[in-house]
Amino acid sequence: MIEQSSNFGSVMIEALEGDIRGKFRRSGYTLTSQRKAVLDALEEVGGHPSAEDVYIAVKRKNPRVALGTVYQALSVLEEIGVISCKRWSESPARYDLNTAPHLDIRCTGCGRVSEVPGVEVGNLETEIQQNTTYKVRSARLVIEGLCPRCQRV
Amino acid sequence: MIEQSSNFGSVMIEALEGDIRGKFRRSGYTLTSQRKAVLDALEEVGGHPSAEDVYIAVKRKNPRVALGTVYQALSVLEEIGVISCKRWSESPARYDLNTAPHLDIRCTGCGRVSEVPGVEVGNLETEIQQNTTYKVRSARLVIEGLCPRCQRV
DNA sequence: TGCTCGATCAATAACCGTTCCTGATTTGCA
DNA sequence: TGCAAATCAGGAACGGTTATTGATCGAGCA
Repeated sequence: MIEQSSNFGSVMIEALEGDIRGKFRRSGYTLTSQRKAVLDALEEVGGHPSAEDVYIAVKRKNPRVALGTVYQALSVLEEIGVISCKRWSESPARYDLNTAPHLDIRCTGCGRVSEVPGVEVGNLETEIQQNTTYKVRSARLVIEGLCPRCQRV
Repeated sequence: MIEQSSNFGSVMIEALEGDIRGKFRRSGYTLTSQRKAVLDALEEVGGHPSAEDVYIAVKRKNPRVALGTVYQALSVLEEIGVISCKRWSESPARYDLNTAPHLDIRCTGCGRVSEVPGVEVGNLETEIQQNTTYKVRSARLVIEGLCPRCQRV
């Protein structure tokens, strides 16, 4: 039975802890145990879990947590820049502890999301800003395809 | 009262008509009056209407049409490559008579979608294909920002 | 002209991911 | 310790979309 501490059990999260606390302090939100649990679950599940995945992981340690609470926590975490949220066509949004610009690809077979290495995202936003009168808020590549496993089926 | 013919009233659609008929013939689907009406509405509304927008335009000429029918028609039209469908975060999907690769930007203020000129989309898919073991099915840029009008508010 | 059968339709229920609402609980701070 | 504000759990509601149903249409044929 892996009954770890629900507060920042892992090395990775410990390393980030100061940064996260700082972001909370600056934002005015409080770093509650539920929000810690959501961060913990994101790290534990790994990859790019959906809100549902996070909910299941959180619930395993604290069965009283509601799905709505997880959504609330995720939206706070996204707002203050601790996590990033990506939405894909015809599938639930997926959350990621990696907030730096990078490229993700989603498998249209199994829905899993993983990162594409070796492709320079660069300053896509400023590049596009030059070609439009819009005030560009975000620019990202949405890539979808079949993962190696689903290609075999 | 602009009571045009409901079947391919416009010059643009007339020009496309042969191509569209060909796609229908090859697919095995029939080009019914409802599907024509949906195409007509797409052209009449212009830009990148949502399913709801199309529904309203179709209903103006044929009040008996149901929203579900419009969704069915749109999905058939997309399937056979007559129109393209794009999904954005936190907003309904938008449909487009332009099926060639191009760049769209969506205003996070009013939700309108327009095209970004002068940016080369190029062979994004093949470029990305080289950096992943996935079988890339689609790669597109999702750009969001504030349109000039919404910037002033 | 009427018949048959498959394709398409209108209408509506159901679905899914997400947000909103409410009253209860916890927290930070004096 | 007590109080106000923030956060929570639980569940209802929402919006966009899809699935289901039985009715209708229409091409091909006798």
